[in-house]
Amino acid sequence: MDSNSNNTIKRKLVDQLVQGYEFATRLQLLLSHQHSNHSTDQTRIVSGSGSVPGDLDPVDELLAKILGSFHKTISVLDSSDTVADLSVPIAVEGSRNASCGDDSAAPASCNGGDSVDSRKRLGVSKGKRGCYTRKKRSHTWTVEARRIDADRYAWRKYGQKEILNTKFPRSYFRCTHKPTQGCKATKHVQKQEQCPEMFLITYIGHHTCNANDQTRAKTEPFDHKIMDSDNTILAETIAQGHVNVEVQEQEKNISSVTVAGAGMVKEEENNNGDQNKDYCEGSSTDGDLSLVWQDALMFDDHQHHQNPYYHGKTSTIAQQFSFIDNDQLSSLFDSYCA
DNA sequence: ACCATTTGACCGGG
DNA sequence: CCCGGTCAAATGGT
Repeated sequence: MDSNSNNTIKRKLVDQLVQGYEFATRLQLLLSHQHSNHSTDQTRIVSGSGSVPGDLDPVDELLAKILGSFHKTISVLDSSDTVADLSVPIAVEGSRNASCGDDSAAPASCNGGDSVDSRKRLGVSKGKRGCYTRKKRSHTWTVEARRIDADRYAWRKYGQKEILNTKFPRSYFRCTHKPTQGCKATKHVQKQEQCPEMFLITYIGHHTCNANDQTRAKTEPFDHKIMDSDNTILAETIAQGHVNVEVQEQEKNISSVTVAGAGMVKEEENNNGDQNKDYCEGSSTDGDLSLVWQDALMFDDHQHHQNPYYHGKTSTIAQQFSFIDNDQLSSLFDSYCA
């Protein structure tokens, strides 16, 4: 194929799509803002990546569809030299095989299926620890933010590590919905040395869970701009808090720019006791079921002490925006810069 | 009692 | 072998 002309066309298409997507997103935000004036307590869906819970009103639904279309189209364009069919989900390359690490039965090989329920004492069943298949590389991108809950997803911390030559430990989070939906998204967060109030948040993979739809962002009027020079995207959101997040493309990816207005403590709520069971259906029905956020100020210097996490109640809620699914945009920019 | 976090062990890539 | 990433028992909070 003539890769040159191909690229040009692709580029133009992508250009248009990105624009369209952005407009749609803005529209959505505007509308949602209006909405929020009416119904104050409901969180709204933001980027409907296709699946729309039946709870939405027509406008939301329509917007979700529009966004979904852009999303899919972009992803198709993006993911392809070979045009795939539109049913291609959000899943993009990185997460295909290599990422089997989590959702597929990867660990099984280690466990040998002995899912020991009874907790054994340390030392007895050491063998299983750290047993996993390492992901090769899914999409990653890094965000610099003042708040670590700079996104609208619910995360659960699963580890923390001292990193060589760094003052602050790195914390590892995975999507809360991993057990229930097999969502592969993870992130790690590290306090910046030079600027301790800033966190470097690296996202790995994208969310495949849909539970967040209901609880996603509460949209607010905002204004963002994207600059795709140098593989660096700068987004500014003017929400209620001054936020300024810088997203750096790393390894070809990016773009969800998320901002945390004022919130910092998120808490996962187990509305009905077992989040592990099947809450996910609830996401569409249980009104709020909000993913409660749990990230916290754990990175404060005293994290080793007693309650680095604030468990009580979520006092403030992070606000953020995403214009497009990270993977899509990312590779999209990738093709731009290429 | 349940659940999220902590923390040390383990694994695999470089 | 080192180091980053993940697992899972233990711990602590609610």
